[in-house]
Amino acid sequence: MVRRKGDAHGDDLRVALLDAAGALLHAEGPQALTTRRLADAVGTSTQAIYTLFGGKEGIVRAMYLEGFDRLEQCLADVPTDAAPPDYLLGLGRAYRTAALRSPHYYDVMFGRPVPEFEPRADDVERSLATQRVLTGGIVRCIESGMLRKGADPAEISAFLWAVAHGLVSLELTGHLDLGRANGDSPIYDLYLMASVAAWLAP
Amino acid sequence: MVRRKGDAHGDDLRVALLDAAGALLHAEGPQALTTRRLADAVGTSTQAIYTLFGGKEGIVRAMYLEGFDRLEQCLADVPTDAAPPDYLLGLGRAYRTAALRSPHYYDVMFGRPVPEFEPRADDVERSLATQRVLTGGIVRCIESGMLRKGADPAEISAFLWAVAHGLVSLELTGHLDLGRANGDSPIYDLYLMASVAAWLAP
DNA sequence: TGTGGCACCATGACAGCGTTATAACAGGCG
DNA sequence: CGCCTGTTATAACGCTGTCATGGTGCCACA
Repeated sequence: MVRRKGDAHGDDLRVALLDAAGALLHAEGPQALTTRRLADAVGTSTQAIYTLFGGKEGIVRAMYLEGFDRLEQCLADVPTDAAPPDYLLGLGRAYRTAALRSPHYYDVMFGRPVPEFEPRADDVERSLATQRVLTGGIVRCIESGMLRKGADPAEISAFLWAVAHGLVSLELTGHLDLGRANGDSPIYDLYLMASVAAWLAP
Repeated sequence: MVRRKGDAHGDDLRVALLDAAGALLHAEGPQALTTRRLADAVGTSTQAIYTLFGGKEGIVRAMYLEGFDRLEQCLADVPTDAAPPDYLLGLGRAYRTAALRSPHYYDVMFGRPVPEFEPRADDVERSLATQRVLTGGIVRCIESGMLRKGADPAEISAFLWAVAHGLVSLELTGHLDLGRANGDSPIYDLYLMASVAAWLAP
């Protein structure tokens, strides 16, 4: 096809490809995310994927980074004026909600659904920024007296993240049933609170 | 090639293919696990994969099931004559050790490294049998008085599994550093014990 | 001991994949 | 207007999983 004046170029095409990739991943799973289908979806050729992203790997990397952007936004949207225990619960619920809402993005972030893409050190670095939101919440809980003074916020934060990740990950792969898949789950809440029991102020 | 008298058939070939698949996965990762390379590795043709396993998916399914066999064996090998806290710690450590020792098997069980294979309900059922070993350990801890009488063993067991899985999963994907990757990790042990704090007997 | 039938595997082909060399095109600049 | 640069369409390459075909060894049965 001949390139016409009104065709999408540069950033427009880049965004269109990313959107189409997300839609394809969400609608039909990783199997459907092929360079040809992606190019057809936005009316271009596979070559555009190479000039704009350097290959299929580049598109998935962009989705990986965007996934953390979205997750971080979800965590940041939790109202900070709640009492510390509720705020902590809110963060944990937001994590699960974000994962269940777009499981394929979660898969790209923590699974390896597209073998071509493997996160590099600088990609993983992006995830640490997201964790800092959680660490901030822990700091608040310590300052408010809910958690023990002298506890290490990073240590608790890493653990809480692993707990939420473990629960959600097993739930998504069908290895664990937390009940009420699309809403709040009492047992999930219970687990979240149990995971900080060891650091509760006496 | 003409089939000769000494060639591997049936079960022999089946085992050889499974071994080669494990070796290939371990040595070069999921990318290297192709039907042609697998067939070449054991000196047969790709057709054998279809008569014996029904396709590439079938081989990965067999590895999924064997992965749980191995994990269950590792958990069962933990000496049961230790004091309950140490026994629980032993189970958690065994889980991590098994995962770090053969991360690609772990990947097949809880990740989706080979898009062709997606565990079905009866595959997931196999994982529940493994969890029962852990539940048995929790029961012992309750009976011994370490954990609160009246606590639900299944509830604690599911949580403990999710904790171990979350920690190990994040560690394997590079999102979490637990230190001393190939040996015991003090922070991992701390997390394990913290995760049952809410159920400790008063 | 022969022999027919059958389960199994080697061969080769097919469609589809990611990737890339080539060439044509649009837009910016002199 | 005419060249130059960057981008894209086209077509091909080697690879993948899969399967139709056909030949082969093994087992049951006479």
